[in-house]
Amino acid sequence: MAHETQKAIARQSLLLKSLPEHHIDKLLSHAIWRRYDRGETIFLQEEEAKAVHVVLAGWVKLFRMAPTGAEAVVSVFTRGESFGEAVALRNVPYPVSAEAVSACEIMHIPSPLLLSLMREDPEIGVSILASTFTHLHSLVAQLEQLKAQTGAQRVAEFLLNLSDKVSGGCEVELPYDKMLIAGRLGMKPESLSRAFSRLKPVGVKINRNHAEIADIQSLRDYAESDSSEK
Amino acid sequence: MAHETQKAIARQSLLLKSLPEHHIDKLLSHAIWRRYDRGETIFLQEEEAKAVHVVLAGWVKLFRMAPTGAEAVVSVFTRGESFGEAVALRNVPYPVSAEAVSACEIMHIPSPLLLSLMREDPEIGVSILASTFTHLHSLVAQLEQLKAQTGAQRVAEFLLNLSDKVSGGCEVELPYDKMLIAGRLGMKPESLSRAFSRLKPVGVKINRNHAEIADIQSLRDYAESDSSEK
DNA sequence: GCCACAACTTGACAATTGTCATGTCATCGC
DNA sequence: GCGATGACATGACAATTGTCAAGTTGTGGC
Repeated sequence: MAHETQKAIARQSLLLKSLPEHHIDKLLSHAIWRRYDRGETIFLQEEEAKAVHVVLAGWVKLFRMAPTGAEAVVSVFTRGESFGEAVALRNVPYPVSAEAVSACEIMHIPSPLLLSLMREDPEIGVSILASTFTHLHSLVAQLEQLKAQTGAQRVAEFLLNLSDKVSGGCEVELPYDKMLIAGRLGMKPESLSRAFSRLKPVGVKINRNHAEIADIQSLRDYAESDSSEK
Repeated sequence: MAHETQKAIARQSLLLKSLPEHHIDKLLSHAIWRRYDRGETIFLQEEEAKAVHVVLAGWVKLFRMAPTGAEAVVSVFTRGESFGEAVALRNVPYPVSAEAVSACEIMHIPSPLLLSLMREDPEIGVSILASTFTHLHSLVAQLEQLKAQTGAQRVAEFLLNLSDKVSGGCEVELPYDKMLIAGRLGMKPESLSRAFSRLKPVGVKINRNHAEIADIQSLRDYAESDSSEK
């Protein structure tokens, strides 16, 4: 059974937070709560979707296996984020696989439950669309990064997203290991290492999973500069 | 006002085709029908969404401008396809811009209309989710291609998608000009030219916007082969 | 028909990235 | 504590791609 703290986290998720109280209660009471170990599979590509997943703790990666065997990381989720909404409601197979990259707590909302609530109250549909749109938007942003930015610039943006400061210097922790960061940014671990060294002149120091940014603004300038002027 | 043939095309779109007759009639009668010239802007990034768009004829590209000025083509739509669903229903700004890449006929469904119908009948929400999921899926597929395949392999897949044949040889027309194909596949026009030449040994001949594929299966093998074994 | 222009192709070169090999360093089981 | 393991860094090299420049070929205007 779920702890109260877990329920509190679930309530704050983008998927649930805009719903009326009585719907949230119903969803929470019928949800399945489960812990996953690092490396454990949550679902596989081509498997049929039976639930929507909300991350309560830990990190989850969604990835796709190309026929060649190469793995492409599509997104990485953490506390308060949900995935699988659009798939669950349409009874179609997952286009990606999901794996816990750290120990995780995940809440599964059975899709039939969501569907029946949705027929009662169309507002649920809007909530699901909100979550789905967020994913769509983040995929679009990723595509733009891959198509229009160099490796080092993608790393710079990644670092910028870890900090909520607007200007000045700051220190951030890399949320997961560098192999996964490399995959998420569409490069090999070796290229990530090189990208980090390129950021040194811009005022970035990396030590283990700890990054020091001398000046947010100059890093931002670097990320948005035309690659030809570097 | 719309021709009957245009209405017929709209009915076949993924967005509308699964809806009950009376809803379709209402949507069609309140929709805005418009023609766009080649190069004309349909909407701009950051603009607020007021409608869902259904392509009845011609080709439309969705793209994003990076702060550096580089353009990243996110998707290209044609007859029967729709875009902007998730954005229109949430009153948020478009994450991309849309432009007609050929002369186009487009139907615009005002979002307030869609929203009010959705509150009447949740089934509409499912239709919108279906369209949105299709976009999500195609973005995921694109990400996989960009991250896990070489340029020539992406071109091979692009050609394969133009043909509906399962085996043997075939001829296909390139649907839009090569500059746009290059953008859609995340490369420069020069790289596209080179990718085409690499496909020659695999049995692909390009002449203007006309492509000849000697054997679908061997092209498919090429697209899915590990890049290290080429 | 002729010119201008844009779309494309091709070659040479530079920059970026992947690949392979090697070495270091922390962590973990024992 | 000690070796094994995996994560990571780095150098050398090859492959891929972007960039720049030059040339070809349609198309549309006049």
